[in-house]
Order: sequence, then structure tokens, then C-alpha cells
Amino acid sequence: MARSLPTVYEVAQRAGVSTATVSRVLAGNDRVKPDSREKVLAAVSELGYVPSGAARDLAARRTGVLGLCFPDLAGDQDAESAEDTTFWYDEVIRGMERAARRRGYAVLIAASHASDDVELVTQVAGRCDGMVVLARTVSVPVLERIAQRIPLVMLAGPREGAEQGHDIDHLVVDNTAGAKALTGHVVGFHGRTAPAFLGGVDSADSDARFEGFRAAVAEAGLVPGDRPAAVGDFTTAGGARAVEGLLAAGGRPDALVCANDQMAIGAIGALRAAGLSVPEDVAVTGFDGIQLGRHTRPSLTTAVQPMKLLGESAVRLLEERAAEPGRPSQTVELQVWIELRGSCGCDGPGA
Amino acid sequence: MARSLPTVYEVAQRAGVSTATVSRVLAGNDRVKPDSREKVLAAVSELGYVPSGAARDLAARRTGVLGLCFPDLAGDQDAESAEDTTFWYDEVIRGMERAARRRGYAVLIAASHASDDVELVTQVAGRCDGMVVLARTVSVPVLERIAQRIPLVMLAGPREGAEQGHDIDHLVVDNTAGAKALTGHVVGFHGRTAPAFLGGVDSADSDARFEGFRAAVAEAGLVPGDRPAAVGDFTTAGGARAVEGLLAAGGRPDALVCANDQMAIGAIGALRAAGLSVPEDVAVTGFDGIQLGRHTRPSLTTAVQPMKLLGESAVRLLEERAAEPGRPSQTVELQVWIELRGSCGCDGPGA
DNA sequence: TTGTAGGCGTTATCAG
DNA sequence: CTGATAACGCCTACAA
Repeated sequence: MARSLPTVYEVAQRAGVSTATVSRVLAGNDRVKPDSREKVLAAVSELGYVPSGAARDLAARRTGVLGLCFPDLAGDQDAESAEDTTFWYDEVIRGMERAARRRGYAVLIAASHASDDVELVTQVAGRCDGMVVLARTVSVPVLERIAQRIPLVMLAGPREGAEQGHDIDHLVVDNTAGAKALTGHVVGFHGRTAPAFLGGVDSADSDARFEGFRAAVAEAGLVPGDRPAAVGDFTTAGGARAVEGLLAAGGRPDALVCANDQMAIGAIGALRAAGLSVPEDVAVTGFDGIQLGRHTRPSLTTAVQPMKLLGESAVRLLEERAAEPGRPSQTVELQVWIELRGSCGCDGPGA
Repeated sequence: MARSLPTVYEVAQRAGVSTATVSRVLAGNDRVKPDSREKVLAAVSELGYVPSGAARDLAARRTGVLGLCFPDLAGDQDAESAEDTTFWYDEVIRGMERAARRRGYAVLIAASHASDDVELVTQVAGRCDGMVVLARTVSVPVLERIAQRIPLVMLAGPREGAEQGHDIDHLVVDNTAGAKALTGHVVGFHGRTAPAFLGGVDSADSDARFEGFRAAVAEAGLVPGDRPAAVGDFTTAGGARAVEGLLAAGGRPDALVCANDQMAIGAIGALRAAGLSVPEDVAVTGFDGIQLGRHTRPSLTTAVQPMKLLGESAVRLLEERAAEPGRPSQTVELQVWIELRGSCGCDGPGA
């Protein structure tokens, strides 16, 4: 595709030095006579030289690129609902990009559409110095193979096999504590007596949050169910559908603790459509702390994930393992913090 | 960084074939005896082989990666305000990723922090088959150099030099028509008589939108100013500040046409804080059609950019130029559509 | 259908 | 400080 154009050789020739010197100048901090340096730089700019990343990577055995793979949740759905489905991933992408850039890396992203997962993820893996994979993107065996080649951290999701000594590192947040605090606030401070949990299908994170919910409910002297009152697919539309189903089935919660923000927002819409008001009739809480939640009306009470720290921790884990490939697999758990806003009945700034 | 591990040679040996055969199998659709294919596949999986992207790219002269560079608007600001600054970029990133994936590419992203722009952008350029650069990311001369090597399309922003025969393609939306329609609706349908334009600093897009504003105002028999009533930096916070300044200076518009959605949202907040109601006292419109605008209260009337189409068009332009490197530089202009919601006084779905 | 061998553009190791 | 030169891991004619 790319037109073949100037290579180090042309630059070297034009500058009257060897390719080695050109390489040194471009590498930056090597010892080369200022004079030669200038000549090289001049040649580079005159020729419009752009080094080949492929050749550089091959020779240097490092790419300066970190990979980020996430599930293509929207892939199977209609375009409409696909739109509002990825706020959480957006923030992860941004967070990673910033943290990576600060450490000198670019970020290669790819969503996997379930079917072609192995293909794409492997391709990405072959191009970077380390990669972050979000939960539910691709099967663990595939990840293990990749982790055998480059540092790999799994973000969120189950830590299955973590004890089996493979070399995937894990980065998670304290889901249980967050959900417990949220639930405790709603039943404790706001005195709700019929709280329900809106879970996400097939998700270790949702499960952990549900555990937090149950713990708080039990502590309040109430009896929690042993399963979420309803489940959705983590999207706004899914949250709305779940609530519709719950109401249709006769459910009448006075508080709804949701597995993530997007479903909470959908839930609020559905509750309203059913003639219920939030937070008066039903207090609602989310999880994640996506930006959108600050701007909705009512604004969303939620457990905020430390995005910046997540990105930085991921990069750090990657670098640490790169430096010491054989070290035991490690799990880092970050804290979340609760932000009380309008949807639970609190009136924080902008509620 | 990466541990050195199995190469084609090991795979070939283990499968009892030549590296050429391994390569063919991995490439997919070549003619190789089913028997050999199986043996190769087995060896691959037993060895946990992951091909080196660098070596592959170097030999194949193509990477299967498209680059996407955008300005790091948030870089210079405090962490707080940095958060709500990139909704538009998020959507572009998503749109590109989807369109690219559909065509078999992964996406390499990098934000440039103004200072180190050349470095980073060049590095990205060296690693992909083509790249998209958002307006205001890096200087045109640098872009021209890169465009000399790989297909490059500039998204939004000025088309300066487009007539000078360089080979950068441009992808834009009809800013003027969008702003004109929005303004026309506010002054025409809603009968506002004192509309003001909230512009963005140093932006060809904002300028074009302002032109649309002026045209509509003039057509309504009113007298438009020759400069925006206020300007911001395209962020929510910037929009709020701009409105505060406008009001402090005695401005009392009954309609505010904003250069983008984020500023419009900030503006609404500031208007409210000043005791004015939206849309009753002041009708507000945005531009871009970010998802957030659907969820705010009131929801935001805006000109929606066709994100999906933008991504697809960008990839198409890249591929076309790759196929025919010497073709003349091309500009594609996409239409926007107006969505009337609550902030202008209309009550669309969910207003 | 399969194997052989040369080359892709840089970096890095050595001598000078 | 600088210059040859051997990798780097894979692809792809070309030949068999």
C-alpha cells in the first residue's frame, strides 16, 4: 500500500554518514557529533523520511505499542441501541491512551466480535509490547497463550485460574464494597425497605456487586433474594427492558441497585414511562461513574471507578511483568468511591 | 520486552513442513493439502505460536492497521475539566474502529500533546497503512510529509492547501448548512429575535458554522454581528465560562447557537445558574450530535454528524488512495441532519 | 502442492 | 564517535 520511499540508506548517503549514525541520531540520545547530527536531520527533513515501524520493531524487538481489546457488545444489535452502549469502554480507552502516552506508548485498539475473536486478538497481540483485555472479550485459553508471549493484564472480570500459576495479571475494582456502600446508603440513609438488584448477564463483576447488595440488605435486617430481581445486558436499552419485565411481573421495588450506570439510566427511563418517579417512588443507583451520569436528570448516584488509576495501573503491571517475565501472577484491586447525586434522593452538585 | 519464542521455523519443523507452508496456512486461503494444514495448525496450537506483527508487516509491506490521531485538548487542563472534554473524539474513535474492523483493520490511536506532536504522529504513521488526522492535531507541513508516504485523510478542519495539489484527502460535514438550519429554526419557528452565536476559538469548523448562523439571521431580516457573541474552547467548562462572560458584559440573547454540543451543555448550565430558563428565556442549540445530548435535561437540539458514515468514508478514502496513490486530492462533504429536542423549545422524544 | 532462498528497513554488535 | 555487517521473523517469487 505505502509507496516505497526513502530508507535509512538514502538518508545516510545524503548526509554522508552510515546508516548506523542515522539510526543513532533518530534514536535520540546516543553520542554523535553535533555536526553529523545536523547533517542527518537535514537529510531527513529534505527527503521527508518516515522510518518504517515494522522494520524498527523487528530489529529492536519492541514496538512501543500497547494493545487494548474489548468485546464488541454492540455488534449483534441494531444500530440504534448500539450507539449508547459503550460509554464505559470509551472511558477505559481514554484512560489507557493517556496513561500509555505518558509512558511513551501508543495504543492499538480492537473490538472483538465474538466470532472472529481469536484472529483479531492474536493479530493485535503480535504487534505490541503488552496488552490489556477487558472481561468477556475472548476465551481464557487464548489469553493464556498470548500471555506466554507478551505481558497481559485482564481488566475486570473473573480471575479464574489465577491460582493455577499462569501469567495473566488482573486488575479489578472492589465491586462488592462499592455495591454494598450504595445499597447501605439507600436502605440506611433513605430508609428504603424493598430494594431490588438489576444484574448483568454472565458477568463476574455483576455477581460481585450483587454480593455487596445482599450483604447490605442483610445488615439492614431485610431479606435479600438469592438472585437479582432482573437482569439486562449492560446497555441502556437492556436496563429499560429489564425494568419493564420486572414491573410486568408485579415487582414493586422502592429502590433499584443496578449493575452498571448504563442500565441504571435505562431503568430510570422505564420507571418514568411506567408512571413512577425517581427518586421519590424508586431510588436508583448505578455503577462505574460514567460521565453521562453527571448530566442526566436526575443525576446518577453511583460507585465511581478510578479510570485514571486503572489506566496507570494497567500500564505499570505491563511494564513490571515485561521487566520480570517469570514473576507470579498478580491481582491489583482498586477502590471505588461513592458519589451521591439525585437518583437516590440526595442532591449533590447538579442533582 | 516480549520473550523470544516460537517462530515459523519451530512451527515448520514441528509440523514437518517448510516455513512457506506454515505461512500459507496462516495466510488462510492458499492451496495447501488439508493434511499439511492440519499438522501446521496443530503445531501452532501446541507451541502457542503468535506471529510477529513486525516481521509480517516488514515482509508483506502492509500492516493491516489504520492510524487515528487527535489533539489532546485535555492535556493542558486540570484533571477535572479534562474529563468532559472528549465526547466528540470518543465517537470518532468508535466510528473509525467499527468501520476499520469491518474492512479488516485494527486502529492505532494517539493523542498529540501539541509539543511532542511531530514525534508521536510520525511514529504512528510509520506503523500503518493509512491514517486519519483530526483537525488541529499537527501542522500541515508535517501532514504533507506523511501523506507522501501513506494515504492520509484529514477529518474536519480547514482545507488549506487543498488546491495546491498535495495528496491529503479531506473529509468534512456541511457545517454551514447545519448551523443555518438550526438558526433558521430558532428564529423562524420559535420566533427568537436576539440570537447569539457561541463560537470556538481557532477553528475553521466554528467559522463555517458561524457563517451559517449569519446567513439564517440575515434571511430572517435581523442583523447578525460580524463576530461571535462569545467564544469558548469547545469544552463544557469553556461554554459555561463564555456564557458567564457574555451575561456579565450585558448580553441578553433569547437564543444561543453554539459551535458544538459540549459548549452548549455548559452554556445551559451557566444560563440556569444565572436564573434564566432554557428554552423559555433562551433557546439553545449545539452541533455534533453527541450521545450525551439525548440524555440531558432539556435534551439538546443539534445538528447530528453521521458518525458511522464518517468512519466508513474515511476508510474508503484511505483504501482508494492506497489503490491509486497519485490521484488528485479529494474532499468529501457529508450532510448533517437536524434533531429538534427540548433545548430549543421543541419536545422531541425524551425532551 | 511444497520447498528454497532472497529480501523487507532497522537496530545493534563489534571493531576501528 | 563512526562504520560495516549480522541478525530480526516472515513473505513470496521461483523452482521442483
